[in-house]
Formats: sequence, C-alpha cells, structure tokens
Amino acid sequence: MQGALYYIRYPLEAGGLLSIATTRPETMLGDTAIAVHPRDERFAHLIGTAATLPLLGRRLPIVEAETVDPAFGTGALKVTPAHDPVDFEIGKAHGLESINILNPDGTLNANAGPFQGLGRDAARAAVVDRLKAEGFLEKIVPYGHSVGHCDRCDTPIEPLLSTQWFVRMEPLAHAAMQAVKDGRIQFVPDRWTKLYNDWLENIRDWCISRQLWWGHRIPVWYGPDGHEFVTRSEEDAAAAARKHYGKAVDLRQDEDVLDTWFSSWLWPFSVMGWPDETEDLKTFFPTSFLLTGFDILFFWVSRMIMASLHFVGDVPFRTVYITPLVVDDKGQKMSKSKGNSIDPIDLIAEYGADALRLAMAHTTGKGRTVRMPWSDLAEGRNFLNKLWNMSRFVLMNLGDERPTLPWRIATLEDRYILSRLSATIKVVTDHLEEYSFHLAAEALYDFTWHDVCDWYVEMVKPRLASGDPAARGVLFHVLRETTKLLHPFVPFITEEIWQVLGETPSSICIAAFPISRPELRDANAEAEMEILRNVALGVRSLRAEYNVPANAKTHPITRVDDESYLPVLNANRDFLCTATGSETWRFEAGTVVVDVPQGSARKVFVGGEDIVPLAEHIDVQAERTRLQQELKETLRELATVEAKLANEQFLARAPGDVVEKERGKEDEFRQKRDRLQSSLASLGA
RNA sequence: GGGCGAGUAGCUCAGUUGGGAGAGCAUCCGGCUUACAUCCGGAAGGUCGCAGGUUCGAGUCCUGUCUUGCCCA
Repeated sequence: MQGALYYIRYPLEAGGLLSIATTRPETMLGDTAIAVHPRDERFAHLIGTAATLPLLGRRLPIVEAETVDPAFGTGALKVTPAHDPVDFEIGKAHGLESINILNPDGTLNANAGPFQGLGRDAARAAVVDRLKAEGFLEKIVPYGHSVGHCDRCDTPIEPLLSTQWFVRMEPLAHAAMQAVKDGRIQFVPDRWTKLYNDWLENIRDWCISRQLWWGHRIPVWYGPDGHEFVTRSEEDAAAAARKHYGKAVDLRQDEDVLDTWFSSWLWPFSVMGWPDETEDLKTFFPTSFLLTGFDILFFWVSRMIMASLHFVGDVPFRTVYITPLVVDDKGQKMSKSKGNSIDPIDLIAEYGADALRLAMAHTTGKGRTVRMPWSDLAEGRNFLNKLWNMSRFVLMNLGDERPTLPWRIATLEDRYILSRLSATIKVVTDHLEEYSFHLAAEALYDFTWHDVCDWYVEMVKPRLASGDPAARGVLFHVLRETTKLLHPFVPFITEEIWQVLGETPSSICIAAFPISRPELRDANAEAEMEILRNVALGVRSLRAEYNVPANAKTHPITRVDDESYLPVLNANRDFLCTATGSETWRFEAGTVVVDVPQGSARKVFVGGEDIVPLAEHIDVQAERTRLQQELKETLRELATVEAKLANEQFLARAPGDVVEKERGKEDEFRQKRDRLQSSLASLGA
C-alpha cells in the first residue's frame, strides 16, 4: 500500500521537541504515552520524563517497551492503546489510559475534541493542517506500508478498542496436545504434527464475539446495572437475575453472535445427538478418519479435538489426513473474495465427476499445494473413455454370458494378465493403506490402459473370435476385478458398468474389494511377455524409422539368446505378425543368424535381436550411423559398469545382490556390444 | 523475524529405508488396423536450482546459498 509517513513534533516537558513518525496522524488524538526501546541510547535519558500532546495538551509519559522498533521512523513510538494492538499491550504493561476516539461508524467522537464528527479522511486532513499551522509537523515522506484491508470492500482497517467475549484456551489446548502426543490421534503426513503442536503451545484465547447480522446470539444477559449473567437460556438468566437483584428485572442479551467455528467445533458429536447418549453417538463417535485441508487445521480440526475431549471425554477421530490445497494458475490460494476460485460444478460439466475425482486423487502426492491439475482432468476424461470402450468390447464378446474363471490357465496372455492383476491388487491395496492415493491411482491407470487394453485385449482377440470359453472367462474376470479396484476413484462409471454387467451384489459400492491371490502370480509369464513385447517393439521401431508404409508387410527374423523362449515365440507368431504388420516370422536361438538377407535392419534388445529385411527401404549409410550411435551408447554404459566392478571398494562394501546385479548388467551390455558389432560387420562396414 | 513447503524433459508433476533418470500433456513423424481419433504406432527431449560435504556409490542423506509459495509474529 502506498501511503505516507508523517513526522510529528512532540514538545518535551524538559524542553525541546521529540519527533515521531506515524502513518495514521489522526490517531495522535488518542495518544496516552510515548514509548522507546529500552536499549536505545538516543532516548535513554527521556525514560521516566513526559511530553505534551500537540493540539490537545494531554500529558504523555515516556515509557520503555521491547516491542518498539528503533529502526522505524525516528525510533520513538506514539502509543495509542485504543487503536493499535501493539500499543494496547504497551498500555496494559504501563497502566496507561485507553482513549477511544472513534464512533462505531468510523467518525471521530467527543474524545477528539475540536475534530469530533469528522470522518477518517477528513480528520486526517484537518489534523495535518492544524499540526502544520501550529508548527508541529516536521515533514511528510512517501511510504509503502501494509495496513490491513478488508477482504470484501478493500477499506483500510482501523483497530478499535471494544469489549468482546473470549474462551480461555490453555486447559483445552493442553489436553488436545496430549491426545496427539500419546498417539490417540495421528496426522498424515506426519509433518503437520509439528505445526499443530506449535500452535497449541502458543495458544491465545479465542475471541468468539462476532458483529454480524445473523447467527447464534451470545448467551450473556445484562442487568440494568450491567451485571452479567452467563446461562444456557433466557429463562435461566431471568432466574439468576431474580436471585441476584431480589426481584424481576429487564435483561438485555448481548447483541453479538458467536463465531461460526464455535458451533463447528461441536460438530463431531452434536450431529450424533449429543448431549443425549444416543445410539448414533455410541456407534459413530469417535470415528476413524478425517480428511481435510491444512487451511482449517487451527480453525476447525484442533478445535474439534478440544471440544470432543472436553465435552465427551474422547478424541473425535483417530487419523487426520491432510490433503494438499488446490491453488490457481499463479500459485495463489483460491477465495471467493479474490474471485479466483473455480466452481467444481463447471469442471464436472466439462470433464465429468469421475474425471475430477480421479484427477484429485492423482494430485494428492504433490506437496502442500498443487496447481489446478488441468491436464490431469483431460487425462482422467480420456481414461474413462478408454475404460468405457474396453467394457463395451468385453460385453460385445460376452453377449448374455457371464463366464467363470477357467480352472486351467494355459495361454501366455491369460497367465500374464492374471499375474499382473494380482500384483496390481496388492500394490493398490498397499498404497491405499498408507494413504498414497496418487500411487494407487497411477498403478491402476497403467494396469488398465497398458496391461489390459494395449496388450492383453489385443492378444486375446483371435481366441475370442474363435469362441474360446477360457478367453471369455479370463477377460470377464479381469474386467470385473478392475472395475471394483477402480470404484473408489471413479464411482459413477464403475457403478454403471456394474449395472450393465448385472453383477451381484446389487451395487458395486457394497461389493467386496478384490483380494490379491499370490497363487496367480507368475514370474515366468511376466518374463516371457517381456521378451514378446521387446520382439514386437523392435520391429515396430524399425518400421517407423525406415518409413515402411503401413500396408507393406515385413518378414522379420528374431534371434534369442535362450532357446527356452522359442516355444512362446512360435505360439504367438500370429499375434506378433498382427501387432507389427508382418507376414512371416522366423525364430532362432543361438549366437548368430547365418543367412541374413542383404539390406536388413537390426534392433538389439535385452535377450535377443530383431532382424528385418528392408532392402527396398533401407539406407545402408543411415543404418550404419544408427547402429554406431547405439554402439556408442552401449559402450558408455558398459564402461560405467566395468568401472564399478573394477573398483575394489565397491566390491568390498556394496551388498552382494547389488554386485551380482552389476555383473548381470555387464554381461548384458557385452552381448549387446557384440551383436551391434557383428551387425555393423554384416553391413560391410 | 520465526516455521513449513516447492525448485527433476517445453508445461504440470511422480520418483517409499542411497544402487541402471519416469508419467501425462505439449512437440515431431506415421496411421480412421472391425472397443476406442477423448484413439493406435513410433521418435525426440533432462549438468535432477547452485556450491560444498558424507559414501564404493547421492535426484534421494548433511551444511550453506539463491529463487518461489504458504502459515505465524
């Protein structure tokens, strides 16, 4: 805020003038003292003496206060206890009078003497004019300051001394801290515990008076002489007053209302029927889990804990999960008064409720604040489209049939997908149990899109076309289990799918969450699938690199190091051909392929290599460059590993399995190097 | 002034006791292949803010520093 510093001269009783700077010159009318820092040598001799307030002539004692900043203005502070919180504290410490110069409407009152009735701005101008005229104004300098402004109307806030009701917090805070200390309540992530404790240790009494138009009136009644009756009801107050005065009197209820949080802190038990000992209260208090944002950790969470401990004698919940806060694109907290908030309804209209929920789940790992995850929303929407289409595909193939999982799981793709499903259930369950929602969501996204849709569904298509019942059984099982796993993240679409499937129970929300079946884990199937995938990726990659037209058929040769992979490759020849636009495919095991056609491109992968005859597409020079590039990279990787293994310190100190892993890598890279070199040789390099 | 976060691919961010840098989007190339163009296939892109330290080994631990955000005073 751009404002000004006004330097006002205060005449000292001992003679001379003391200059003091202020941003609000009109408040001098309420001054009752001058304060200086106790160790400020410039003013040490003045402590205990007094000055005279210009214009009004009030006597101002000069006192000392630690809170005075010697570097601000002239180093001396005018003390206005009724209109500044810091000054109020100084006034309390020195028993100063608090002189309120403001009416509730912001105009000056009788204490302002000749300036009575003026508004703030007019008063400032008038006071400055008079000071100037009488020689008390030294100078005015421009000054940027941070006076508080009203959130709603941007008016500068004028502190005003008034009487308010407070709740003494210390005993409540102590119990609340204890509940976290002894583990009855746990914060997730744990770092919030410290903030919670810091706040409670420095707790201040809670002002519960609010000057608002509506709300619960504060339960305080005043007698004709101002005597206070704090009771539960107006009748109780009347009875208390009769007893006090010995006769019935007119009572006046305090006009202020309670802070909204004063009812909110009762929420955990008041909604259960408290103070009656209801069944709900017995059943649902305390509850296990609270999910909330850190911005109300003090306002609400800690107060719910205090109120529950005080009124019911137990904690309201066991685990408090603190989510990150979604902020706007500039990193600023959203608020209605700032106008930068986003209406979730609009997001739902554009992306759908499930996409919004999934996007939010996906953001929860991202620190304390997270920007509005726009790309996650689109990603979520696309994912749901994918899920929906996958379900359509399954239903299209099932018709009215709802097959069971076959007893014997024979094919690679079935073994693979059931193994991955089982692994995914475990991973998702583990992540959910430790509140890593984003990791659970990511694991499910990858499994559904890549494992199920990209590979399993594509591989199983021929068997579906030929009516294989085992394929239908596995496919249906995978869809049903995946749907249940996804339900917490995308409840609406999964319920819809559930209904279309006609599954029991009648709603997916009461279906049991999937349980991982370790007996379906199949490391061999996953390893074989990895090889198969590498074989396909190699050919796809070469086709793209050499711009082979989409409709042109390739005739790859694949060599694998380990002949035990040959049966799998032969069994999946048709799939590999479909997946890569190939017509024939030869598989070999061993170290070298003898009859490589002229003009073949090669792709080396872990465990083997693809050789694709591309005579009409190949550019020998380009292929040589590409292979040399890859060789260079492989040699670099090999050198790193070899250096590691040559390091005696590494061999001596690293754990055995790590060393073994490095040896395996060394082996891999050497084989890859050899293959690349022989490929280059075969190009006639 | 105190406390707590964040700085990793163009963007938004993952990366769980330290052990071969990842995703989505955007970009580039090629495809309407009978569930899906909100899609499919391929590619390119990073001295993990900076400087030290611990360690056989640091995006990951420690110290300092810069930038930025929030809370408290």
